[in-house]
Amino acid sequence: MTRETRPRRAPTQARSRDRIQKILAAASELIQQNGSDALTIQAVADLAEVPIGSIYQYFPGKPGIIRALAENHLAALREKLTLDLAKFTESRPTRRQISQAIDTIVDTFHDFYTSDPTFRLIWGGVQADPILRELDVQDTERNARLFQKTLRPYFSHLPEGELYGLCLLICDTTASTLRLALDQSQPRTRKAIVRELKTMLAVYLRSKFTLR
Amino acid sequence: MTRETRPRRAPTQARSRDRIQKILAAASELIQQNGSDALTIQAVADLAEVPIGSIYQYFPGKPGIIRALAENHLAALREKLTLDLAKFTESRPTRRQISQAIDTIVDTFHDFYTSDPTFRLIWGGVQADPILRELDVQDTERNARLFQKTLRPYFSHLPEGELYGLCLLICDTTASTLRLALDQSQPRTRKAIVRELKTMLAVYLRSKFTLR
DNA sequence: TCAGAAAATGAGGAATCCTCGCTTTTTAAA
DNA sequence: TTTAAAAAGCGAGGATTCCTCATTTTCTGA
Repeated sequence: MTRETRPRRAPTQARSRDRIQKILAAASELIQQNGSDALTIQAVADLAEVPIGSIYQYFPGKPGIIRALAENHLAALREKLTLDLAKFTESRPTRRQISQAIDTIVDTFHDFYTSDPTFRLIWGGVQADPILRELDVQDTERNARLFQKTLRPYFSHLPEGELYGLCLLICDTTASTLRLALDQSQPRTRKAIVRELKTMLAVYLRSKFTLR
Repeated sequence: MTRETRPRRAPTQARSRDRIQKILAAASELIQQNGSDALTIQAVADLAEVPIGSIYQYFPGKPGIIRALAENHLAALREKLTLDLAKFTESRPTRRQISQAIDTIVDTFHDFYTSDPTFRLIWGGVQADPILRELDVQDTERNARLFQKTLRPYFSHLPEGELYGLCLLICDTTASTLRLALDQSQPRTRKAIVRELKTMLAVYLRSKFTLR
């Protein structure tokens, strides 16, 4: 049974913000070593050189720490995505650019999964925790809306709803397929999957495209 | 830290096989009520009317029970899939049948996710547990090979490797997108996503298709 | 400078895990 | 049918991990 959790304190002083960072860093480190299942509060406390109590001061237990890490990841990813997609709104829509937009999305996700190993390890665990799952869904939706904005000029003939659904599908598929790809031990296979993913999304998007 | 787990006994007598079923049924029930996180061995024992010791006799702890449930699900799903795909190998390949094959795959997955609520709840949690994740990947690969066999006559011009990658992509995307769809509260949205998924996969597959 | 707010601390109660040594039941060989 | 060995059943309790809370220390603003 899930236990009660009292509300946590919001940090206002600098020292406590430092602490929160130390705790998150330690947790990230430990997750990289042994996976998020094996994470114990005690271990985090030891590595971060912070007493147990301090952790509970700011995090409602283990799931809370993992959620915080996940939120940070998602925020960073979206920031990168926003940046990378920005250039497309500036130039004139061409058929060729659709493929490039797809490449951008896929590559941005890919780099992100690759750059921080914790990302994938936690991320995996998404679904075990309903709150994390919720977070994931919300994030996918937000990414979809971001992408929708980018694609809008290319698909002026599509109703808003359909374009959104399309973007949702693309974002979800990208995330999932990249996880599959990164689980491959053969770099060869990994690359093949990523390439195939790009092909599929591009073909799909192009099929919806009408240059007017 | 993950604890030691002594090897479990393999059941040979009928009564113990019954017990295993009772345990799994109880676990499934409890997971439906509270999610797999909240599952406690004690609760399973109480509901199944079986002492704790008996559970540990056959399962290496909670993850073991969940794995067993997952394996059963996957096996049942594959059996259904095999059956549903069988009809395609009999008839002559046409362009139209490609869409039908896609529909079959997507619908089979969809029915499965819908029919047993535990499926989704556990399934979700896949990635938290490395072993479960491994199982998932293996299963996706097996499904892909199954689908590959079905599609073989349609794509005789494609090298084996490429066809396989393509099937892998389709199976993974289907599973992931359906999870996304089932998280939607609006049935309307849910259906739209499923429809869009079918469209995407069909367009993609058709683009690889050459009728000879 | 000082009072009150914020933060730090870790012992220990509670929950859950899982083992292990012993009992009971089943099997199959004699 | 008998009987010894194998299989299965059992649950008290040691080990682990969780998380709180009463107390002490540090910080902040008047």
